Amino acid sequence: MPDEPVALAIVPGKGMAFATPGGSRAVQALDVGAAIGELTDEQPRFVWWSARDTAAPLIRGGCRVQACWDLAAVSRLLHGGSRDDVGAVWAATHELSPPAPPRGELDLLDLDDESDDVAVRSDGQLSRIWQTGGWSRDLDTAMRWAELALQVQQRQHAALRALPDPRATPGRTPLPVLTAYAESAAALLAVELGETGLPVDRDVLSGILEPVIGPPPVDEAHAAARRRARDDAVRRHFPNASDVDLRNPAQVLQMLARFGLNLPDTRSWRLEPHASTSEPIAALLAWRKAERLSTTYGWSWLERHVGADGRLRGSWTAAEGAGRMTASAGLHNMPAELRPAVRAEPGHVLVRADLGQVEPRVLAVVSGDAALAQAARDEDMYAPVAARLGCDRPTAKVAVLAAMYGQTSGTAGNALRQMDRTYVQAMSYLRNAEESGRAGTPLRTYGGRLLRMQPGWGRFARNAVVQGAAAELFKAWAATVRAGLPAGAQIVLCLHDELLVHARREDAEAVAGLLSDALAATARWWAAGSGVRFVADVSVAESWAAAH
DNA sequence: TCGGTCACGTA
DNA sequence: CGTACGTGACCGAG
Repeated sequence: MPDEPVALAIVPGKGMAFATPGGSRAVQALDVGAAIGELTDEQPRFVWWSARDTAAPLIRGGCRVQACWDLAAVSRLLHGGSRDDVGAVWAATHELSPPAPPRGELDLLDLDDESDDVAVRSDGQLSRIWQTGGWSRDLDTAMRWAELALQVQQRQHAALRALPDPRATPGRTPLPVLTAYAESAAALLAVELGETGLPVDRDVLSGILEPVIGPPPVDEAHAAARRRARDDAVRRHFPNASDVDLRNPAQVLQMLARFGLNLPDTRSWRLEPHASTSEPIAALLAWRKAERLSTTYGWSWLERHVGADGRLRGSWTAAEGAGRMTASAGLHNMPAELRPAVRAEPGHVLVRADLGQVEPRVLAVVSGDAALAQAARDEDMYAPVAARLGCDRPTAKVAVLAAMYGQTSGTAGNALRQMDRTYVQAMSYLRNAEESGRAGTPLRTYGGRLLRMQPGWGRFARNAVVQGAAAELFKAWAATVRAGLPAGAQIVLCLHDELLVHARREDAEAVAGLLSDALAATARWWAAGSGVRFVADVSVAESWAAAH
């Protein structure tokens, strides 16, 4: 693995600057992507302030980055919170209070203390002129910028090494450093995913949408008329309902009451039980479904987010909340009924892999619970858990999930008490997390992510230590997959425990093998010494739906 | 124009 | 059983 860090700063149209522990240099180049490719056969680990700023020109230049260190991503890992602008990253590594968030325009007051040539102010904070692009004046200032990045990287590296390595069998490289590698790769992947997009077949998508929401409206009046017609089809089922606004829950509640149905709210799971016996309720539920499709995933959504090249693009973040990746443009909550429209391009296939029972397996690793780890050697870990608890498999599953998510109602009560006796270490790990959350004390995930807490966040904390660690494993897996993909293959979707790869048809088997092998390789270091097995279901198909 | 609430899709 | 997230429509305050 290329571990030698080389900080990189790119000045578009002029060239780029490199800083290494051994010294700095600058290279004049018009096309930075091509120039990077020519620099060296063996790529270093590139250090940059953030992939979002630095990697985009490389990606567009066709350069395939192998390894990186993303100062913004690692700063959030180390220090928590959401600030990852350059000024905040600098302040966090130097134990300074966070500067005012960057605004669009520089305020004259900010510049009191600054000149173009001074990167670090007398108060130790990073120059706001430099933060907002002043560093790119010429290749000399860019070189200084790369040197500052390298300094921050070295401080981050030291801070990560000072964190505990929680593995049963610690390795040569501490787990928090490995997490930093994976989080950096995920930040790069997030930029790449935003550029690449998810392949969608417009005709298939239209074929799914049209029977439910009608053809694309020609103008606003047309759209309004169709909306009214859809609404009337529901309202005529109910007494005195011709003026009811179906989009207003309060009015729907009243409408249902006049109809003789008194409910605390109008959520569909509450209406569902009445659908089989009541035509009006069934109509209302069908309306809801069509309305959701029409407003959130309808023609305007397609227009806004699907490009002329048939790619659905959103913006991706590498770590939100407990540390999961997020995506906009509906990429993470696309209804299952639309998935047949996610299709490989001609000559290509989609290779899908999803992790099985990942959260309970992760709990076994992070808590160091030997008994739960023993269960996690099984392909289906709920079966051995059920055997130990003396209950059936569905009860065991509910008990394990209730433990991880903080149950409130007593349905799993009996099995939970049994869990307390059987999986002492796992249960106390979760209880300790919940205690921290309730007290508002920050926590760290297994991989080292700082989770800041507000007093009262008990259930959030209980879940975050598992969900966050699972996200770390997932990103390490995704990074390994990304690094091993053949030319022409791309990760096109990350969905918490699922990876979707678009690949040439002739590479399908190789990519499927890669997805499995990468998981085994990742688990070997991530879960070292635990004995926990991680399993992935891998399939190859033309469409996302068919790969299930 | 803004934040809060309801509702609902995914994991 | 519960947590997380993003989206869109509505409400009421400003």
